[in-house]
Amino acid sequence: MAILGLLKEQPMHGYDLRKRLRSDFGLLSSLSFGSLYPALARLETEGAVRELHSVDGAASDDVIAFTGSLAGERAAFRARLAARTTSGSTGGTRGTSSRTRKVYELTPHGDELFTRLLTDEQPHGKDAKAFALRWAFARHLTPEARIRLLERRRRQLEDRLATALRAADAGRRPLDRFERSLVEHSNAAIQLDVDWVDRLITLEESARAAVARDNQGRAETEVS
Amino acid sequence: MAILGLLKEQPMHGYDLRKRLRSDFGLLSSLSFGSLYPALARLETEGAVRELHSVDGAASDDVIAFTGSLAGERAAFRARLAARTTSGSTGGTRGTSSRTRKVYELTPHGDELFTRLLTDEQPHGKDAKAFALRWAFARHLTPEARIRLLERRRRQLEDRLATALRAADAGRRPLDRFERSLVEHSNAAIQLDVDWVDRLITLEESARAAVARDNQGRAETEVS
DNA sequence: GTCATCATGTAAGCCGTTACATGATTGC
DNA sequence: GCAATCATGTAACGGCTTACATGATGAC
Repeated sequence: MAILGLLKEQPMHGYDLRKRLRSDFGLLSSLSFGSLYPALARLETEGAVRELHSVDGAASDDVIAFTGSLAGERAAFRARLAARTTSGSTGGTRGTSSRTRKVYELTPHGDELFTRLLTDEQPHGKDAKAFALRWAFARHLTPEARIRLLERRRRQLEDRLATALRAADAGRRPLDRFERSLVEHSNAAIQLDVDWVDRLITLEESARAAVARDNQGRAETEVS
Repeated sequence: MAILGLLKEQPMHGYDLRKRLRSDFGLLSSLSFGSLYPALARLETEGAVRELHSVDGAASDDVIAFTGSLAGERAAFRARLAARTTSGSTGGTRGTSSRTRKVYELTPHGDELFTRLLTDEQPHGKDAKAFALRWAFARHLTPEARIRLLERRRRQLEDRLATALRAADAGRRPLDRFERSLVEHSNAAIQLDVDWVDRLITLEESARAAVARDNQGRAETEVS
């Protein structure tokens, strides 16, 4: 989903994708090539992403990508493309210029898949990362979907708080001061999350209200 | 390490071990049997834990009876002892035959291993769980080791904060309000951790100072 | 021409989960 | 006796990291 989201923003090759994934959100900061490239390959066979060829014209080369058999040929093609792109780009000192890289772009199917993953209302992992990843792409959600996402997250957090408090209640042996500090801090951290989500919900709802007012105003203007 | 720590506290069998691991610290809340039992088996072959045998009826209830019904515990234990004592010719070795509970206890070697894992000053995973797990067992650490642990954690957190701030500084494309809120909240959460650790350090140092004063006082008393 | 970096991939292995299989005990 | 729970294990599988293999490109 993160790959799809980044490619939706702009076509990219694996190496850069990894850099972005590691820096942008701290979330997937430890993603390795050993998992990225297979994931990309899988997404390509699924038809969610495809190699980007035609930077400017040159549509006749498309056939090569679908045969997939002639690795050498394809490498040569990539090299040619790289040369062309290099000559075309700004020849500055810094290398945004191409080497032998496979630049991927999102297909319409991949876009659809991304939206499905993003808006999926199902349990989705229940952990903090699943939410953070979705929130990082919240601009692709409707205001209503954003609020649903936030409220789902809020419920999860409150469940966890309730569970923690219930566990503390349920007698069991007394905790020593270390365990106690751990539990208290854990609850404080959850509470920080809850407060944050609450603020976001407030923000989103007022934003939605503003949009509604705006639409209303526009409609009235049109009527008049 | 968590298994060893719990067994150090009191002998237990796998099923209960899992319940404790899931409830006590939220840390290993999703631990499954599929990983617990193999881990126990490995620890047993390593000689870190062993099956507990020598129990005389009355004492066994105190040790094991914190879960379920008393009658059940006793009956199960008797069944197991019976199976052991009557297994003259056929079932003397471990088999797939008799499946009742196996109560494990820590061996001296296991105790040593636990201490080694707990005090290991090496990088140890760098994540929050590694620290929380160690802090949960902090009562087994010397005051000095506790402070070292806390300061190591503090350094990790500050590194992460510094990295996050540096990444934010390093130009890159402007973040939208969702990404921005994510980053800000992430930093706030780290800051909460730092403050907590700072409070703990203060506490531990004053505790250590108190102990030192106490020892000093005792020494002077002895001299006089 | 050679070294660091960019760039893509494969293979081995770790660690943990889910699903399955088995059996004992208790409550009704 | 029968279902629910307790209790222990094995097998399949998935995801991710590490380590390895390969090659292109740019700087000096």
